[in-house]
Amino acid sequence: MKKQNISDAVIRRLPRYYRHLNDLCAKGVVRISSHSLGLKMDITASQIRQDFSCFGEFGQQGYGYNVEELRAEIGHILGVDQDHHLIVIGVGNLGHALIQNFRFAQSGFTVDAAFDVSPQVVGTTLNNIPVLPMDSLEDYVKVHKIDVVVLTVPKAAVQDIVDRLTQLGIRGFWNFTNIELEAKDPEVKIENIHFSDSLLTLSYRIANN
Amino acid sequence: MKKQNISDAVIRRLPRYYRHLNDLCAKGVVRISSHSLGLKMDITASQIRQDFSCFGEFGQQGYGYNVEELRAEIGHILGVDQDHHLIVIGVGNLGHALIQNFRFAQSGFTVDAAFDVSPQVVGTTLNNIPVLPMDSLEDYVKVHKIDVVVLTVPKAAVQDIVDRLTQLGIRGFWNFTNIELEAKDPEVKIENIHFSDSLLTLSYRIANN
DNA sequence: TAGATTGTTAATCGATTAACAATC
DNA sequence: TAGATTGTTAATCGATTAACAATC
Repeated sequence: MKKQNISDAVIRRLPRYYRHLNDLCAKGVVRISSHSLGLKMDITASQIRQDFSCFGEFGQQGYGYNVEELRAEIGHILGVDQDHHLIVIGVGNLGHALIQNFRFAQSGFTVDAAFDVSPQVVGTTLNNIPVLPMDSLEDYVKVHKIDVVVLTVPKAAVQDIVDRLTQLGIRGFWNFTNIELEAKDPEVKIENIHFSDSLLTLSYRIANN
Repeated sequence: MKKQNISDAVIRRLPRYYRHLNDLCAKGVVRISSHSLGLKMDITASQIRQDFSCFGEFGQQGYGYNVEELRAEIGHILGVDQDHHLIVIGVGNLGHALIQNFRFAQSGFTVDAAFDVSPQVVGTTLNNIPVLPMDSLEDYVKVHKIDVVVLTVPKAAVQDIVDRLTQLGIRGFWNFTNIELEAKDPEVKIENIHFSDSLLTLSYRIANN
């Protein structure tokens, strides 16, 4: 293993490997070669071996990879075994949908709480998650160890929230608003779900052949 | 203009350009150089000029780009002026959230209808969009010109829906389920929103410095 | 053992950046 | 005119693919 710099492209492929390996596990497949995994995922065997070799030696010559083992390794690299904790800010339709439907636990996350300004939802629970008032956000973050904050608030509110929480030591944001957040500190990681960028990409593709 | 092959990387940047140009328009900025746009977007001026030059000559030496004009050009390339029509399949929490909150019109899309199996929602309207029974989906698609189908159904149902709609001529799918859809026909474009891939990428980044 | 398949090095390909003549 | 900035060609950089010795 040569611990090189891991490129963004490689990182983006890891969750996809993990997803396919989960599939294979569920199907009871015991071993797989880079060649057949490549066929399934529509990438070259070379790339698969290169990608894995960034992190270690997970295979065996003449055999391939043990699916269960490889799945565990990649899960470990992604941190799914780390019991990360997160909170959701903004319990509108989207925040609601995430809390109700998204399988956070599958990615190793526990949802500790949700926050909102509306008196109508504050005090209720969603999927056993308490909805707390926005006022109490900073105090809450001071006493609980929170790894990631999910941003499902109106976009006007979001940069200010990020600035304040960054100062309190939050290092991960999952942003669903349609703006480009700024994180001064390079330690702070922001991952965006830009619905409109995605739809516009599709729009381009159907418009141009 | 040299009409070369447009790489995936370029296409992915277009919506981001469009977003920033909308910002600039809203702020009343009249002209911008590749250099200052680059500063704002944190990419090189070279890349910006290269990207735009794939599609035409939108600037003027010594001046830069007219913001309003460039915005219109890129909007046109993305197809936002094409009045695309879409339907939403699956009106659970997420489908509901999209119909209620997402500004489809901003990307040039009109939502014509939603479909669901549940008698509880069929017959209602959401944001003036009628919710129709799944049974009527194929008949509906045969008589209405639909460009994109939004997939917010449980993942067990989704590949079958895609296969059937592909046969009826649908060429664009916006997939929110956590599976890798297969489109035999290369004309069929599938754009995925993989929440869990995104969250796992964030997980990796906070776990590894 | 022979066949299969790895991990890794080298070759290729493509994308990003730099440079600069053209020109507003 | 002089300064600024484009569009484009050339140079660089990085990512993907191919090849192959090592070995299970």
